[in-house]
Amino acid sequence: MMRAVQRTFAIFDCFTSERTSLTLQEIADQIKLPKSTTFRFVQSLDDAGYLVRLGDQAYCLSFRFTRLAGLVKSTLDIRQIARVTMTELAKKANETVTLNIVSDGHRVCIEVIHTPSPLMSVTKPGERVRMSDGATAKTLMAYLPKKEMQDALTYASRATGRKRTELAAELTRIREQGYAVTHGERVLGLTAISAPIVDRDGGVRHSITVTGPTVRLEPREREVVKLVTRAAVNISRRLGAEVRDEVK
Amino acid sequence: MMRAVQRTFAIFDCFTSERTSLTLQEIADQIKLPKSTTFRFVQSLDDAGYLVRLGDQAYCLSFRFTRLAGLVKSTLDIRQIARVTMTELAKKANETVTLNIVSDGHRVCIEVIHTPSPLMSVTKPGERVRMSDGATAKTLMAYLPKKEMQDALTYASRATGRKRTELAAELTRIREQGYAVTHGERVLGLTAISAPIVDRDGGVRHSITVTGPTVRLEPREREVVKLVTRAAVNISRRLGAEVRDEVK
DNA sequence: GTCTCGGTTCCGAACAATGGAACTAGCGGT
DNA sequence: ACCGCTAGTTCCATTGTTCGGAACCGAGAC
Repeated sequence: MMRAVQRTFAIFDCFTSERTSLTLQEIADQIKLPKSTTFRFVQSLDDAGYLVRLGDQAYCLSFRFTRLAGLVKSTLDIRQIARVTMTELAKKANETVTLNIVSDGHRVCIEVIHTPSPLMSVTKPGERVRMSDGATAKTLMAYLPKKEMQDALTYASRATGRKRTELAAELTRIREQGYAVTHGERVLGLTAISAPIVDRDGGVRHSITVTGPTVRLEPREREVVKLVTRAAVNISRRLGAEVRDEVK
Repeated sequence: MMRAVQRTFAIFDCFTSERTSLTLQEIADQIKLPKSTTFRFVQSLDDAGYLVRLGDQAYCLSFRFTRLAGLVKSTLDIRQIARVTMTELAKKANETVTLNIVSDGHRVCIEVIHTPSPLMSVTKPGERVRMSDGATAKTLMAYLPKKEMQDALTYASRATGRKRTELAAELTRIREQGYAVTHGERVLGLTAISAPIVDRDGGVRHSITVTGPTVRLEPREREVVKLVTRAAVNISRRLGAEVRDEVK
């Protein structure tokens, strides 16, 4: 990624719902660049009319963004947005990738990218699976609203015969680490690595999952987790979610 | 203005209400850069999640813009947006700068920047002036909706005793050239140079004007016209108007 | 008066960005 | 099956854009 472009966007990202106007100094501190460098960028953004100077004391985003927002294809749905990222992920992971949603108390797959192989996980879009086990289901469950999560826990506990508290703890752990991994939990010999996709409103309604034979995936677990979480962040960003980078 | 930033925004500007998705080639053609260079930019914008790839065939703007649009201070009004640009213009032109609006059949000034001088044009915000003569009034008139323009013409014709057709021709000329200049039309010895500010919806409801003694402004007319029109474009952009650059 | 805190300008060095050319992949015509 | 076309992607040596430390302003507070 080009440095100048990256920096430009880093500046955009300084603005949040809490801080809709910032001084040069604040921006410089936030993006951790010298004032002179930041100044040149901010000046350029200002010249281009993407920023507005208020008095002499602050910059804020201009209505140019409102205009651009109006040009976003309103027909864009998550499947279109996710498809290319999923394809790339499938290639890198060399395994099947699915995009999932919770619908009517079930986990349903709305998109699949298969990576041909003599031994691979096979699914087809539309497939409904019970919400009790598997990394995908658990990821979706982990971010459910309070009440619905209780229902899901009750159901999962009954279906699997495991303690509610134990399941709940597992979900907490998933939220903390930002992904879920299961080995042979739903299908013998199958490993699934799943990460949540954040929506514009901050809610989670989708998850992206890599599924493949445990024999192949277990040794690469750490690597594939990185790929999946990164893909999830990519898609989330495109959906308009506010996702902070951990490291620069 | 930094080149990379400028190019980034040139890419954003390729998207219009008619063309909400574009191929790499189309973008390259539009911004007149080699494909390889364009590719690197588009790739960066894509990585950053500001663009979405549809299939393999097109890019479009992502919902990140929707999010950023939500962070635009909704309280931003044109006076705040225009103030800094006006101050700069006042400095460069070394004359009084006003921001004007049409209200209730009159031209009213909603903001002034004075540049102190022993001889200068003096106005105060809120001042209401009849809509018959002067560059500011004519600029505002020139972009009035059909019906209102007819009323304004009738009024101006009566007030000045000039032919309607003649006045109408003058307004047409103003629209063609994008600015208006008058020498001593409303006030003896006063020259005014005015340009329209375009709103997000493409309508014109404001004009920005430089006013000063004819003796000082007449010799600099060409130069000041440039300054005023440029300032008008700047403000229009910040308001979210779609303004095309004539030359790169 | 000076100190501080914002923004702005300067300038030589460094390396990010450049773009022409070559390569790949997919498609349609013959 | 082959060829040509189009659109996207990678490569690499060269260069000029960008970098950032330091110095400078200008306004307000003390």
